[in-house]
Amino acid sequence: MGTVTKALQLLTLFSRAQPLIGLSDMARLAGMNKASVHRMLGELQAAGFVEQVGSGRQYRLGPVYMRLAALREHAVPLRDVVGAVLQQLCDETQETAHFSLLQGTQLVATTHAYSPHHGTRVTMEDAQILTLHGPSSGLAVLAYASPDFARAVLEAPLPARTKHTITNPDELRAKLAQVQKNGIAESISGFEEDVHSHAAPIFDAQGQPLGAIAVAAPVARMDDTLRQTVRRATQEAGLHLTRLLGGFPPDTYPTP
Amino acid sequence: MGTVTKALQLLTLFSRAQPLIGLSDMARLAGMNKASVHRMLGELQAAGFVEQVGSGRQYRLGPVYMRLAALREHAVPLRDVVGAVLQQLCDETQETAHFSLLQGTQLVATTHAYSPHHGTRVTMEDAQILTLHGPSSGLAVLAYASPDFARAVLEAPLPARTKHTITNPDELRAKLAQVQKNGIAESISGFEEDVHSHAAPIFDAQGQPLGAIAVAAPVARMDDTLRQTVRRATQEAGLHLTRLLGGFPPDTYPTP
DNA sequence: CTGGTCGGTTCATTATTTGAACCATTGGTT
DNA sequence: AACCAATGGTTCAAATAATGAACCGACCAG
Repeated sequence: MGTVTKALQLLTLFSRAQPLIGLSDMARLAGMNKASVHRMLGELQAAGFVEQVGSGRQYRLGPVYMRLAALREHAVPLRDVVGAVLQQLCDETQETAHFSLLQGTQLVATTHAYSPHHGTRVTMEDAQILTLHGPSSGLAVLAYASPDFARAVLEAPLPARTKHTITNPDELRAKLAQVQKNGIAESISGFEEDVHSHAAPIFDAQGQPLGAIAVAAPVARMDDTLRQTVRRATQEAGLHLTRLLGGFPPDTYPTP
Repeated sequence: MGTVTKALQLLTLFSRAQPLIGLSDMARLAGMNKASVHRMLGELQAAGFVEQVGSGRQYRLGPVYMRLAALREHAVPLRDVVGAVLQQLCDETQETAHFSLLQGTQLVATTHAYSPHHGTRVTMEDAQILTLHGPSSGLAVLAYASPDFARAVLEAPLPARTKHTITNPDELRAKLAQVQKNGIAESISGFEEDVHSHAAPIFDAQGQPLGAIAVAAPVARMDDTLRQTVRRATQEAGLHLTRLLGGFPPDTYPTP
């Protein structure tokens, strides 16, 4: 392993739970010699990738990330990142994948990817509006939204888009508990007739859901094999996208 | 120079104007051997700090910065604190307020607030780079930086951004003495044509300047009344922000 | 005062980095 | 088509930087 890789590895040791790390701790965590870690931290510090806090002499992430993150965002706008993840998810499952953003108490489906593999597929309108209680994307967001927000949504009228839409608040709460347990939401014809969809929430830098990534298939095509593939791939894609956007799942989110 | 430093130096070559850089270009820009640059980019890429774009095989900044910037922000929530102070300063003066951080021998404008009061206003790019000798923010920082640092900056070439930029070191020293006397820096078209700005330094826990807070107005709108308001409000905001960030002004800093 | 931390330093040994020269491709010019 | 000058990428002996056990002084708890 090259020296540069080892030095960069040190940066990945920082986390929300551990934003400050001391020299000895870091050497232990990285499985490296203290002297090496010290020299590397010195170089990282000189470049602004890490800085030392006054008391305790511990290290934390430095100021360069503001600038580099802004440049990254300029070079690769969100849309592209989301698009790439959707494309891969779509290739993997060979069904329609889409991403939606929370806006108020609705979701807006901003991006989608179609698979050319089947003649029939679920299609999406541009900027399609999704409710929070019908489609799997909505359930995924609702399950991880703040309790206040979720209560407000459940107390408002819950229109039935199809005859399978769950409109009973208690029934919905049970469904959400199930989502929280699995980390993934499932909806069979809850929003569109004949659509069977799975969705994973996407989290922001505060651990709050900002939207969802979903795979939607025709009900007729959903069997056990496809269901397993979709569930795994969707959850993985959700975690991946969350990380790419600089967010992180809350502690309550189950690990796949 | 250590290998890690050299590798990190590569990352600073990316900019808004040059978000994609090829291998040979980068070797030239960094003044390093192509083979070395290639190996380093390989390591940076494996760690996600850099990635290769499909066609042309050029490199650009990778996806890790979103995450690291979010962690940095969590550890040091500058943005929130700064944003609130800027908003107030902006409301008070009804002109564009911005905050910039010292990084090396440059300032990076990280945050800004616009006033909706006037149809014309000074606008800022995200992560805009400011020199230390042109804009008022730079003068404010330079006036309170360590003598060694200030000398190094004044001895380096001083590019003129406008025909009003002060590039004579002696003239600059006189200007800095004036800043030290008033505790606030003023620049008329020194960095951008038609921009009249005032800035106050922000100090860290060691009493060293870490950045500046500034108000920028169109030259045409600056009259005596506005000037008085801006000077008072900017200096107050600077002291306030310094305190909020846990720093303190040095003994030489004049009390308003 | 003792023993266990901590951050930081030293220096002979060791392993990695370095760079000139080398491919294989590509794209423009004659 | 031949040529040239780029490009990204690779090779390997020589040069250089990284390594890590042992060490320091400071701090803290018992």
